[in-house]
Amino acid sequence: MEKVKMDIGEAADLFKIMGDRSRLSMVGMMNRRECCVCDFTECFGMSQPAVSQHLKKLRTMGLIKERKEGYWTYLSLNEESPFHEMIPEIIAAIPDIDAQISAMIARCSREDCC
Amino acid sequence: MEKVKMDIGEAADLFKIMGDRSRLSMVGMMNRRECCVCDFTECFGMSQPAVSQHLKKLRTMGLIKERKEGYWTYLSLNEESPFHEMIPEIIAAIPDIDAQISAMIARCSREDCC
DNA sequence: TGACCATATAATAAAACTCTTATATACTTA
DNA sequence: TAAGTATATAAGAGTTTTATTATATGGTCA
Repeated sequence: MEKVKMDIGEAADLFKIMGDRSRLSMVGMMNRRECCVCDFTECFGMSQPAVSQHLKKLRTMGLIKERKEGYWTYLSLNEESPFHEMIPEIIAAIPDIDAQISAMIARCSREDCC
Repeated sequence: MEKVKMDIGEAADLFKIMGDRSRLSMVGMMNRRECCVCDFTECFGMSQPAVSQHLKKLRTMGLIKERKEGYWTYLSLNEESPFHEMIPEIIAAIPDIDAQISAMIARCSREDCC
């Protein structure tokens, strides 16, 4: 996080946003690849509005960006964010994040999941 | 945070704990020096039970340790915590944290404050 | 021992958060 | 244009968080 510079209020907001298992998992998935909303609903077994509301928080914080294509909205980490540099460091501190996300996905009952 | 290793749930809990302006300020003060409870109540103008409850969360997370001496309980960052290594990095990402804490202290009306 | 001091805990009220259901929006394709 | 698809927003319920007030605990000192 060497290049990330913020004030106390911003830092608190940022940590609060990251302080949720669902959002952290979403960030972990987006760190692997661009995702669409339905990836989250299917992979994590969450309702579409719940996912949408989590994404809104991440978007409001500027952590993610979106790209529309056909029916879908694709979401990815926003490299322009002043906080972007910390994401890979956080991910690195959760060494099993990929395995854990895969386990969440495996638990999902849908056939066509991810 | 190179040496910090946690799972998604722990990470979410940790960020949630840090995702509060008061607790972040407390951590910032303890990063400078050992503090007693009354330092926080006086410096931040918070009630004693409110401070005590924030400290409990930090303690439960294992981020801080305490030392009793006479009337006072002195609190400091716990270097034994598996998450301890991330504290200086977070502090470094808030370059004005000392100035901001000083400003909070200056706003405090007490004569004998800190 | 008894009064005093710092701190913790309990109870509770207010605010914030997260989910659900219902509905709106906006794009796509027949 | 109309129907269909993905996503967003609104409204509301249930839960969690944070503060407040009141009280308990436990050490200190006269």
